Amino acid sequence: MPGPRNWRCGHQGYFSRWTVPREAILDLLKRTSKHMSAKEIYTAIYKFYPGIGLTTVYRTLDLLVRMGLINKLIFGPGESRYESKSGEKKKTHYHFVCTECGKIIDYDDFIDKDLELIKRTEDILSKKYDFKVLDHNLTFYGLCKNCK
Amino acid sequence: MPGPRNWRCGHQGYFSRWTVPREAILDLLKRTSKHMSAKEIYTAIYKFYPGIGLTTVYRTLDLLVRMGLINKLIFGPGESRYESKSGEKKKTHYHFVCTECGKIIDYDDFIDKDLELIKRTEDILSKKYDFKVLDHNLTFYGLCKNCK
DNA sequence: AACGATAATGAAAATCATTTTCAATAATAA
DNA sequence: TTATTATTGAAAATGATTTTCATTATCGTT
Repeated sequence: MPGPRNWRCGHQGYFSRWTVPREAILDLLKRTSKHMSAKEIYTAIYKFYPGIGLTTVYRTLDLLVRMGLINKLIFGPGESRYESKSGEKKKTHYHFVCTECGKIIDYDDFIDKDLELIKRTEDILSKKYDFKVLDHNLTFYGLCKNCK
Repeated sequence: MPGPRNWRCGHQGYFSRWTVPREAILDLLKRTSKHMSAKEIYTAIYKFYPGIGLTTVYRTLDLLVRMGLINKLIFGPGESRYESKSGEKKKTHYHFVCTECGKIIDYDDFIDKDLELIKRTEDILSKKYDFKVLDHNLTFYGLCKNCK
C-alpha cells in the first residue's frame, strides 16, 4: 500500500494528494542506508522517472520533514542531507562525520547512556531557562580510517 | 597589544600581516556575548570603520576559525554564526536555539557530566570505527519562554 | 623615516543551495 | 467521465558565501 499508512483517511492536513514523486522519494529514503542530498535523490529518481524536477524533490522533502517521516541533517556548509525515520534505520542514532571525505557513520552503540544524559540535561535546562526542548543534535566530527 | 598573542613571531603560517580589519573583527567577537553572523559583524564594524568590506569579514572569520580562535556555529539553514573562544565566553558550553525567534542561549551548567560522557563515547567509538574524533556538537532546539 | 615587495583588501561578479513564480498537468471527488 | 484544484517542472529569483582582480596598506629592509 503506497504512501504513509492510512493516508487515504488520515493525512492530517499535511497534503491532499499522494503522488508518484512523493511515493518515489519516500520509498527511496526508506530503502537506502545512505544520507542523501536533494540532488542525489533527484539523480536517483531521475533514472527511472525522468519527469522528476529538483523543485519537487525539495518540496517533497520539506513535506516529509513536517510530517515527521524523515530527518533533515545539517552537518556543515553546503547541502543538507535526509534520512528516513522508518525502514532501514528505525533506531535512534547519532552521527560521525569525516570532515575530509564527507563520510557519515551512524552509531547507536551505548546510546542509552547518551539518551539518559540528554533527557536529564533537557529537564534541568528547561526548568532553569524556561525553554521547551523539542529536538537535539549530537554529532561527532573528525577523520575516518581512510583519511586519518 | 593587538592581535593574537605573540603574532609578531609566532603566527604559525596562518597569516603574514595583522591588519586593522582583522584586529577589529577579533576584538568585536571577544567583547560580545552574542553569536554574530557575518553580516551583523560587518554592520557593527562599519559604524566605526566604514571602509570594511563584507568579503573581508568572511575571509577573516575563516582565518580565525582555522587559527582556532573562534567557533563557527551552524544551527540550521541560513547564516552561520561565530563566537570567540576567549574573552567573554571562555568556558566550554553548549547551545539552546529557539526555532521560532532564533534566540540562542549558552549553557555550561552540569556540563561536566556531558563532557565525561562525550569523552567516553569518543573513546569507544573511535576504537570501534577507527575514527579520529576532533570535534563534536551538542545543541538543543525548541521554544524559548517568549515563544512557547 | 621612506621604500618596495607583496599580502590583504573591497567591489563586483560568480557560485551554490534553495525558494518562488506561474502556466501546464494529473489526482481525486463528484 | 468530467471538473476542480493541488501538485508539478522549468525558469527566474533569492540569500549566503566565494572568487576575481585591480588597488591599497603592512611591515621587512633600507
